[in-house]
This record gives sequence, structure tokens and C-alpha cells, in this order.
Amino acid sequence: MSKTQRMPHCDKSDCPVAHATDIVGDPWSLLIIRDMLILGKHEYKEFMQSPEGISTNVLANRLKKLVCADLIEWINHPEYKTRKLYYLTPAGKDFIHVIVALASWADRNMDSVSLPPEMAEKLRNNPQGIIENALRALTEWEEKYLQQS
Amino acid sequence: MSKTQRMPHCDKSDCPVAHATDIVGDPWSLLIIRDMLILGKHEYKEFMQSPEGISTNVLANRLKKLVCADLIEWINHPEYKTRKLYYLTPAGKDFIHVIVALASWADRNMDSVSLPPEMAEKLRNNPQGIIENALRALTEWEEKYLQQS
DNA sequence: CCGCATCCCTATAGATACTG
DNA sequence: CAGTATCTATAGGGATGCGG
Repeated sequence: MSKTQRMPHCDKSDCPVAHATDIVGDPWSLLIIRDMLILGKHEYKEFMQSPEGISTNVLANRLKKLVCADLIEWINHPEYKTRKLYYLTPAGKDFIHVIVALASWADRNMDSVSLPPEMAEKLRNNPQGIIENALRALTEWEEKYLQQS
Repeated sequence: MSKTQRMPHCDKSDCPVAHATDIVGDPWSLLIIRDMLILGKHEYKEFMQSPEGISTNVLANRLKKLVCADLIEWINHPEYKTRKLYYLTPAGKDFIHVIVALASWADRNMDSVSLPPEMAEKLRNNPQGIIENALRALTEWEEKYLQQS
């Protein structure tokens, strides 16, 4: 039997942070969520194109994990049958507050981060505006692609 | 030579989220920071006692990483020469906004999270109060243990 | 005791090649 | 194009060692 195996933190702790790390406690999941929230991406190949260079197996694995965790869902592409369209659930969209907090923190504290000034300015002076814009864009996408029953 | 090796995201991307994941894109780092910010922990053995069960090599490794990333520093324990006291730098303390955002998100969206009602109430209605309390506690600790020059 | 460092060993992460 | 298969390097649990 497995002598060494990591048990999910949610089995050992009641802390919400510990529970959250089971889902978003790795770089790739965070980057996929960023792609969807901030960059408005919806397709496998769009995720592949991000500069961080996720590999195919990792991407497939994380998409599955995020679906299981109910942060994202997918539908078939209405036009190209071989594609899927991924989109954020309410829980996934709500994660924007964490992403913006993280980006703001990095902007404030990491010397290696240097954003285009107009982006930095937004992040510092009007993060709420970023959140609202992102959520509006997602809503527009949903109205276009998701037929509500 | 290593055929497969992960390059830090900061080398490939300018995104602040990508840069942040190089430091806090793993569960254990986040849990250590939570311990320091929310639970007021300062010692190796206190981190060891957290219910998630970090192991000694991982703890030592992460403490080093966090020192290198300038999120934490340490001094010798003034009383017990064999101990160290870890404490958060300004960048580390500023991370409280991310931790609280993450905890709030988990509280709102993860069914498996059920906080004591009085804690949940604070998180929902007065997260700013949590932040202020945490920062005040850290300042008090600093006044006690850090002689300012 | 305390804070690690090291070793051993397995499970997982992730790069690359490949497939339906 | 969207994944799976394969394969290697790393992560990290557990035990132990060791200097202070």
C-alpha cells in the first residue's frame, strides 16, 4: 500500500484556506482561472497559448479538476464539433476577488513585477472597476453562448 | 541533464499572477503564511503542530523560500538559544488581503467548509476587521520582540 | 530539546511524443 | 484540435542524524 501519499488538506483541517489549497494551491490552476477571468479565454488552445507554457496533460488534468470542483463547466462549441467551450461557474467567477487581490499584492510587493503603467494604475486606484469589467464581459459571453432554459 | 524541468513562471511572463505563483503557488507556503498572519505563530514547532501535518523537510524548505522571497525573516529567540522566531516582513503582512480574500471565497463557495458561526459572521460582514486585528497583533509582537534601531 | 539536514523511497508532476 | 500515453524528474512523507 502507498506508504507515502498526500492526504487532501480538507480531510485534516477545517480551515477554509486549507480547503481552498486543495483546489487552487497550485500554479497552473490559478493561471487557467486568470486566463478565463481576466483574459476572457474559453478554449483549450487559448490556454495553451499563454506564455507560461502549460503542457497538454497538465492542462487536461487541471480542467478536469476544476470541473470536479465546480469552478468551471463546458459545452460543445456550437460551430466546430471538435472543440469545447469552457466557462466559469458562479463560484469560479467569484474567484475574481482572489485573483485581483493576488495581482495587487504582487504589484505592490514584488520588484520583478512591472506592469504597463496604465494597467498598474487601474490595479492601484480602481480594482473594483477591473472586477466589474471582467464580470460584465463574462455575462455578455454567457448571453451569447449559453441558452438559458 | 534534466530533460524536463519547470522554469519559473516569472521568466516566461510579465503577469503579476504568474510571478506570485512562483512564491505562493503551493499549498504549504500558503498554510505557513496563514499560520503567521491569522494564528499568530512564530516558531518552527508551532508550524509543525498545524493539523495539515507538514513534514520537517518541507517546512524547512518553505521557510527558506519565504525568506528568500522576502516574505518572512527571523531572529534568535531571546530566551531559548536553540529556537528561532520567524516574523512577517511588510510584504508578508500585506499578503493578509489575499489570505482573507481566499478564506472568504472558500466560505462562500465551498460546501465542505463550515466555520464556527461567529467566525463565518466576521468573515462575511467585517473582513476588514479581521485584517485590522491581525495587523495589530503582529505590530504588538514586533514591539515586544524587535528592537528597532 | 530544537531546528533543521539527509536519506530512502514512492507517488505525483509535468515535458514530450503520440493518437482518435 | 483535444486530449491520452509514456517516461523521467521532482515533491514530499517518514525515519534518522546531528550540531548547538
